[in-house]
Formats: sequence, structure tokens, C-alpha cells
Amino acid sequence: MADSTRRFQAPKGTRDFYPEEMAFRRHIESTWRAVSIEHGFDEIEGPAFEHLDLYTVKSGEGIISELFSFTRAGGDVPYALRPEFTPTLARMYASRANSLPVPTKWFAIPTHFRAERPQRGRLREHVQWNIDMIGDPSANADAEVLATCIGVLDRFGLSARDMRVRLSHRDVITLALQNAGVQQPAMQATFELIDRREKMGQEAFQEQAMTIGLEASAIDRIEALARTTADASEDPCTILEAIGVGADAGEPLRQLQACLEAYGLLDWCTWDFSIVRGLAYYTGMVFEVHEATGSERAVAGGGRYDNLIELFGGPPTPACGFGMGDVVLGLVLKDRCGDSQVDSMPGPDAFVICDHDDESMLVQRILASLWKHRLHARRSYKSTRNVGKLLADADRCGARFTVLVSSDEPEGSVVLRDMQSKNQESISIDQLAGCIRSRLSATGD
RNA sequence: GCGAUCGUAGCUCAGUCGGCUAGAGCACCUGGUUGUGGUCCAGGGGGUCGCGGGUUCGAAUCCCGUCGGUCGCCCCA
Repeated sequence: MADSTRRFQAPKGTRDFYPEEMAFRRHIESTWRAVSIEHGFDEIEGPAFEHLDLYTVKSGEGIISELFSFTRAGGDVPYALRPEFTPTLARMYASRANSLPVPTKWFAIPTHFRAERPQRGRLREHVQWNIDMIGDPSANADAEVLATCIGVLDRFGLSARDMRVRLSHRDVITLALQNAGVQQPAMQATFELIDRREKMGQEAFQEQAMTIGLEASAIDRIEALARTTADASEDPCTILEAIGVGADAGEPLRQLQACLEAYGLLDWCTWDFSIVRGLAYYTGMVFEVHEATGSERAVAGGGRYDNLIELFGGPPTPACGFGMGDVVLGLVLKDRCGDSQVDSMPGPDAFVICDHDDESMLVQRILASLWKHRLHARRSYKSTRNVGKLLADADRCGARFTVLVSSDEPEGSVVLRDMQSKNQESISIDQLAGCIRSRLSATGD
């Protein structure tokens, strides 16, 4: 009803970002961006909606129920808000594949949308950092992508004790399943079953395994496979033996291990063959990053997808990458790092207050001068002339310096107070901005 | 799409076997007339008790529906 007193709410599963939440979001995004660039990735962005076909090509018609899809009023072309970035990435890469360098290293920090019911760690709108290394089939590329992921965790102050990078490999699992007697037609369904294993009961697992058509002996071996974990520093051959695969199949694991060792990442990583990723398009290394206690959903997930660019009309091109969403990451950061990362509102360099009725617009002139010198300057809007309250106002917003326009001061000068040392001195207005600037650089602020 | 649970001020909550004009703390604003950092004192703004319907003399309170939040299922990019 178009009631004039109607109260509007944000749509289900979306978030409003007030200044504190926005500061936290920017903290996450700027960390993603900085680490991506340091690791040699270039930022890209695409449209927030695409032709619906782009998403059904890869995932089939079944995906539609989980998308926000629509047509233009009066139009008949179906569109969808993007539920993931990979199709856009593949489309962008495919249309310029011939002129792009090898490898092409791209990242993006787009918003994504999905129509399902929200739950812990999964909302209808979220921001997801995407890293992709395209055109390089080597284990080094896998490791570089992992290095970037772990680089971000480290930058957030998380350690190898806080987080676990669980590594697996589609080829190795496929071999193990074949040796266990799983027929090719049942392979993808078996992957999906393993992917869901952790949240299923023993009986449910058995039951669904039977439904797929797996034999009892195969089910036992799959369970053993999914329980197999080992430190990433362990010899892959030993692990392969445990899951019934010949040691010669372990070459990809050995290469990956060697690269991870060189990048100094082994501490973070664990071989874990319960990780398969449900998606059909992964072809090699796959991984997920979890909080160490396992109490949250995956913070990040990805792997190698050597057939995907081709599927979207590009030349056959190997690629690997991952996504990291802001929702689960935010939960983990708040839980493990406390307020130091949450409170990241920028405090002003200078805060201007005035202890009398200012009829000469001096506060405005001072602000203009500070802004002109690219200082972060704010003022008090309180009407009180009580300096104690005005200083409290400056303190509350985290000001580094306070500029006091005082009737006690001679014409053309103000009091500059250092809010950390509490020292203050009289200073000419002409020299104010330069003085603040030089003191900020002297203290490294 | 399905299930459980919750919904009183910006936030955290009290009030509810149906009964005065719906409260507190925090936050916000103002004053405490020369005062230098979240203190203290006083005052103020802010709620159609999520919304709609029903029962009743009377509903924040009981019933139904709906919209949202949370948690889970399905699915997971």
C-alpha cells in the first residue's frame, strides 16, 4: 500500500553500511586490493548484471531459482544479477584472449547476489574478492594464487594457528575413486557427496551413496579417503598409498608441495581429500580456507579450472583462482582479532573549535586553508563555548590536533593543541597548515 | 522453496495471568556565563510496542495472517 507513513526496510538478506560498518568493509577491501597488487594482479570490474544465458551455460537451468533474474520493462531479454564473477571473467578474457599477456593475472572486488534464504555467513548480497591467474598450467601458478590468499590472511593478522588451508586435487581423487570401483558416470555425483559429507550423518551418507549406485566396498574406501589428512610438508607418496593410489600419480602434488615450500606456505596448509568442491568445472588442485576450529563456513575456496575459458568461447586456456567473501571473513576477523580491526574510522588531522561567538567566519577560513592543504579537517558544530566540552568533541572523533580559535589570542593567531602530548602553543594562522603537515610527517602519521 | 525461533526508542532490554498518559541504561541535543579531554548536575527530542486483521468494554500483552531478523535444510559460485 502506498501509505505515506509506510516505513521502508532494506530487502531481506541485504545490509546497510553505516559509517562504522563501512569503515570495516573498506578495511577489508583495501587489504584485498593492496595484497593483490603487491602480488602482481591487476584490478578489473564488470557489470553487476549479465545476460541470464551466461550463467545457465555453465550451471544449467537449475541455477535460475537461485538467481535474481528479470527483464527490462517492455523487453524480453532475460538478465540476472551476477551470482558469481567467474563467467564475467571468462567472457572478458575470451573476447581479448589474443592480445592478453601470458599469464594474465586479474583480481576483482565485486558485489554478488543470490536469491536463497539468508543464513549465517551467507547473505543475498555480499562482496567477494576474486583472484585469477589465466594461461599458466603450472603448479607455480597454483602456489602463487595460494600465496596471495595466505598473504591476505597474514595481513589481517591471522596466523597458521588461526586458519587452515585444506588442499586437495581432483585428478588424484578421481584416480582414487576409480580404483575404489566408482564408474565414470557416477563420478560427479560422488564428488558432490564427498563435498557434503561433513554435515551429513553416517546413515545419510551411506544411504545417498547407495542411491548413486556405489557398492559397499567403494563406500568404505570413500570414507577412508575423505578422512585422510596430513601436514602439507609430508611426502605425498605416503598419503597416496593410504588412499589406494599409485605413487606415480603424486607428481602434481610433489610439484605443488615444492612451490609451497619455496613460498614458505607449508605451515598454513594441510592435505585434505575431503575437499573436492562441488562444482563440476574444477580440474586439478582445489582448496578451501577454514577457521581453525571449523566453526564457520569456508572463508575462501577455489582451484584450477582448465576448461572454463573454452566453455565461454575463448581458446583452450588453463586457469586457476579463488573467491573470498566478506561475510565469513568479517565474522572470523571480529571473533579472532577484536576491535583493533573493527574500529577503523579515519580520525581527522585537525579539529577546529572556537571559544566565543565567531562573527568573522574565522573557523570557515581556517577550515578552507586546511582543506586546501589536503589535510583531513573537521570542526565542532556544538553551540557551547565550554572548551572542555569542545575538546571532548575533538577527542571523540579521534583528532590528532585541535585548533582553538580563542578570544584570548592576538589577532591572526590560534592555539594548536597536540592531542597526544597535550602540549599546546600559540601559532600564526598563516603557518598553521604547514606546521600541522610537518608534524604529521615527523611522527609518521 | 521448507522448518525452528524471535520482533517494545538509534542500541541493549524491562513491562505482558488483558486495565492509569509505555519505562530504564547507553547514545543524541541543550543548559550549568570564562571553561582545557568520554566525569558530574539539570533539562530535552525520539516509540501508532514490525505491519494488517480478529477476539474484547479495553490489546504491547490473546488468536490469525504478513513482513523482517537469527539459526538450520535445499544449494553453494
